[in-house]
Amino acid sequence: MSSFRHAMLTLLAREPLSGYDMKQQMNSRMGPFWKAGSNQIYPELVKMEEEGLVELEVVQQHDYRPARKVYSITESGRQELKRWTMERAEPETIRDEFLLKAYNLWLADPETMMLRLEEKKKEHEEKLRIYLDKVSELNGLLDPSNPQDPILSSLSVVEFGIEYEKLYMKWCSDLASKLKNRQ
Amino acid sequence: MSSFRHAMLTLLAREPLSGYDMKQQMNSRMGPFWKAGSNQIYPELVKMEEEGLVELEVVQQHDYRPARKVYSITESGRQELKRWTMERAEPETIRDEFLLKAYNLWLADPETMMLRLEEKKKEHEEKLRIYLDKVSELNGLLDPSNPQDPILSSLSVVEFGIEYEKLYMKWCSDLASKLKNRQ
DNA sequence: TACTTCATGTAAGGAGTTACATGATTTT
DNA sequence: AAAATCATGTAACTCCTTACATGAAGTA
Repeated sequence: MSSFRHAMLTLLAREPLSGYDMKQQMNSRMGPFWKAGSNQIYPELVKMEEEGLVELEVVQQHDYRPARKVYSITESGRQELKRWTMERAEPETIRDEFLLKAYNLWLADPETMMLRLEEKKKEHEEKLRIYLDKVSELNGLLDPSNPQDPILSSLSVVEFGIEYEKLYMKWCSDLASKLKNRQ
Repeated sequence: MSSFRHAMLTLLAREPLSGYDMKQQMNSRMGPFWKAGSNQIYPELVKMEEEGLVELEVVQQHDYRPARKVYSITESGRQELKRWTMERAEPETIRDEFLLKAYNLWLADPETMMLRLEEKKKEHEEKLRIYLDKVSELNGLLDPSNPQDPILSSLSVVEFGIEYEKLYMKWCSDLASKLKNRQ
């Protein structure tokens, strides 16, 4: 059920990782598509190992450091991920705090809201930049002879992100100029 | 802190409502921008009344029905909503289950995924239709002489929704045709 | 000197979902 | 005859966030 554990399987289907690595990847590679804290990751990995979805190899490091616990997906985990991937996804709710604030634009000071729109636009401009860099990076890693290269799937998702950021930026600009004309 | 109670104040800033009305509006008027269940709404309204953000008028109805509890925003509630609206909003995470599934496209059956993409596209086509209807409805309610009409803010948010649905549909089509060409 | 990185985790609490309960009336 | 509508709520549970804890090494 929970898509959090499927997000973890998603990462492990591509390469073995430690819990620490997964946290890093969720907050960078998967970009802001999925995030998680260590409190969710570590206990969930223990459960997933008990259920045979992943397996564990403990790698010793320097003495002063906790051993790295590197998890790999099992055949059963891969099957489960494939099954879940092909299942219908429920419709999502956007639930964006800034949009909720925009719904209250009429009762706020126009000058402040102009500022907020500019800040938001810059924030999404920055995300766009990151995604564009990621596309170049992924294109470099792409194996053009393999039509089932996971990189192709990564690219599709990042491309969604790029269009989304562009849309958000345009919406901010348009709304800001409407606000200006209203004054 | 919690934006759930601000979502409720957002609705009450426009008109007095019962908890039941709010649930309806969150699942229609605010469209899929914010959702909530009765378990969240009723206890939160009690707290908000204690804190003086809203006030309550009990309206008797037929005997066989529970009395309608109609809540209005207070001056203090309106101030708080205004303050919150003008505050910076934190960056959001998209967290869309279907995008996560698309990230796993490489390990799934192309035929099934083509079907899923078509279904998703239809789902967003339906949402787009609803938003377009809402725009017509809102344009009818608009008072062109009032530059601070709340309807203008509603329109901006719905317009975001429209562009978002169009983007989603286009992404589904594009990905489906890439999948086709790969086969 | 202070902050960040690596690498594991725990604790506490708030946010959100799904299901249940009441009960006459109205619609299918 | 069955289901939806109005209108309130409660219970149980999962999901998610924030903060805390360890502790040496490397970087600013």
